[in-house]
Amino acid sequence: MSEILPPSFYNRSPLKTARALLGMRLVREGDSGRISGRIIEAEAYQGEEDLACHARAGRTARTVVMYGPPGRAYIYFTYGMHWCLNAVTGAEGEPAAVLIRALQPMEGIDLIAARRAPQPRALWLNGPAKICQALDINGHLNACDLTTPDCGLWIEADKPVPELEIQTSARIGIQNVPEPWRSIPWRVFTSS
DNA sequence: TTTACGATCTAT
DNA sequence: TAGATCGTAAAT
Repeated sequence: MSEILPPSFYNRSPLKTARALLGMRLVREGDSGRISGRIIEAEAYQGEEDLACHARAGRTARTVVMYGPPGRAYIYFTYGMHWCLNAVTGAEGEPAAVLIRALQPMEGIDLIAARRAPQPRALWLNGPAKICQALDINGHLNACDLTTPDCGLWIEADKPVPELEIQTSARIGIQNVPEPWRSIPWRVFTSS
């Protein structure tokens, strides 16, 4: 049994948190059973100045969770059909979060396969909305605490990805965002 | 009240 | 390369 990452893990910049989250294990436990996967891709979103961040609109009903304490889930609905999961980072009052973009399947393979059918294994968890579909994550988990097992969603310590194995790029899906935000290398991922 | 569009995914 | 599909935020 691994340890659940504590609030202090998230109480730093989203970029540092995103790097540290690579290799950690996202766990979902519910009526259907336990599903988990190793985080292999994430993106940092930081502050009202970051024009790719939802907090660019300021504190609203949607973004209020990002202004809250670190270690909570910020889950938003987009494109009329998809949910995406973030971990809130930084001190309370500072809007920042890490988008969980891809996992390597670890536990609950049968359940993942059923929910992601008929896609091949390589396409099961390689996108933020795919993760939420496979792990049954949606709006009712918004603002839940990822540092306790209470709501059935948390992140456990596992083997960190060495710095040398971390790759970076611009964030995905923000084509209409002005520079420098469009190109800033706040996406981190690993191929190992 | 209306409009435009989005931190996406899938099939074509 | 386009269609699905609707909440959010800004414009009217």
